[in-house]
Amino acid sequence: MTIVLEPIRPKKISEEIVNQIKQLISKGELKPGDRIPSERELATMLNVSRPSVREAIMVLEAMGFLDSRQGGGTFVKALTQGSIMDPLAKLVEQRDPELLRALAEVRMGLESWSAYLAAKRANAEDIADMRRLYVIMEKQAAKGGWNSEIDAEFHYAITAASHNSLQMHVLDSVHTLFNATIQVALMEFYQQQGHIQLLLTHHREIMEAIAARKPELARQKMMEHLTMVEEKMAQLLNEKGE
Amino acid sequence: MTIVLEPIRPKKISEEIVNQIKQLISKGELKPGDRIPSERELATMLNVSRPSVREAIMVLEAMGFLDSRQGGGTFVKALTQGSIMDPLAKLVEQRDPELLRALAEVRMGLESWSAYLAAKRANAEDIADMRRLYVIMEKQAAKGGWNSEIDAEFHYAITAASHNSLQMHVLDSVHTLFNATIQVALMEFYQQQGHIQLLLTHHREIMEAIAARKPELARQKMMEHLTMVEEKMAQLLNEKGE
DNA sequence: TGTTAAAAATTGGTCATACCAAATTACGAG
DNA sequence: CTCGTAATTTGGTATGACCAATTTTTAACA
Repeated sequence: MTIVLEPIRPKKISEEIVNQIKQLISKGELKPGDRIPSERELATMLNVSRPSVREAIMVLEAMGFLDSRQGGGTFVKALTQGSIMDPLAKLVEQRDPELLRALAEVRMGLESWSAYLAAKRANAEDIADMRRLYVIMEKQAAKGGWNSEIDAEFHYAITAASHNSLQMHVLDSVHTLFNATIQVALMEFYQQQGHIQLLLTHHREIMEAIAARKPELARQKMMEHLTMVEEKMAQLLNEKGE
Repeated sequence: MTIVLEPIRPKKISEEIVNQIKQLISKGELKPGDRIPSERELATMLNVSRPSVREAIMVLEAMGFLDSRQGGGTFVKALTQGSIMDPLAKLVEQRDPELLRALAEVRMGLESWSAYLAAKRANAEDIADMRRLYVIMEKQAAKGGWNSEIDAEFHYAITAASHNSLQMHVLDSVHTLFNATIQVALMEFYQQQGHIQLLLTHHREIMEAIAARKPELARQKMMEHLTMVEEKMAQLLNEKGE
């Protein structure tokens, strides 16, 4: 019997802070893209000095949980950015149509799953958030416009309503790739083709299915929506290829 | 045309120090067990402030290269394999039930999507592969056994039949985590509880749905299967928690 | 009224200094 | 030579200050 005993060493304050923040991320209370309080605020909140907070943030940054930008703030990074996406990012960068199609398909699977979960778990706050974003879309659509950021936020709100922190991180990684490649071009394409009203209808149907707590319907509506997106993307790629 | 460009961000001087020390270690000039100069010495040597040196050391400590002891000094650690593990793995390693549940749920979404895609695209070869694995399962089940590796191979074959390289990659990452944490324990649990015949039925139904080209059915059967897996996992975690 | 440019406030990055606590080392008493 | 104690070294924490990049606000302008 070998007894492995943990050396008793006085815990560093920064380690304690690291664990607290790490837990918040794993519990999903800190989502990818969230900005955490400033170093000074954290220091007063935790009743420690700023260097201690700073050291904790440095460690979390080294571990890939956070990302600090001078003057901007410190943000939560998607956990899957490194482990899942690194090898793929370079591939997708090449704009291989086959890979883009595969990406859209993976996204379809993940998002429809998010819609399904959201319909089971969304609370009043989640749904209110979706409605708020939908109203913005509606107004812009009335003027013939479409904002990709609002669109992205809407989809993000759905995943947030799934109340699954890992689902959120995984989908965030896929979304990052999607946005980096074709999202913006796709939006312009929509406007040219006059598909905006159709998009609006799709989003409304998805939202209503979630609000009505109909998981299967929500999933189906999301799939219909993304199937159209995939078709339009294929069309766009064909045009460019010619 | 969307251009993806790397944001130019001013290098932090602590990062510079990290690189220098890391190089010394990789070049062998600093061997495991060596004591590096004190923070104050390094600060004067590099002509920077002590906090900067300190931050660098914290990062290297988080990466597993160094080990600091108050009053003693800072030492070079033996490089182990586990030193550079991705953040997700570290989190899941803690066996947080909430996270494991989230992981199982993400897996459910991905695998049911794989089954759906497989039912649309599987060719004769793919299906033959599934049948081969199923026969092996059947034989082992007849003897009251269950092999987690064969099980994993079967699920892998389904994703392979989706003919989507990204889906395969994402799911593989999730699977790796799942296997590393609870898969093996779960298998033993199945055997004790006598659920083997049920598992066999599940796998057969999934396979037949795919072979029959019924995407929705395949998806549904996969979900039924993994819902059971999730339930059993929750049960297992509860027992251990007591 | 909507847009743009300048200014102010916010926030991370660096530095200097001081003090504390743990570990090591040096030294002296026995 | 041995052991215990004091001095020294070293990492850990705290405070305060200033710089630089960013964001937000404000004000001027078209």
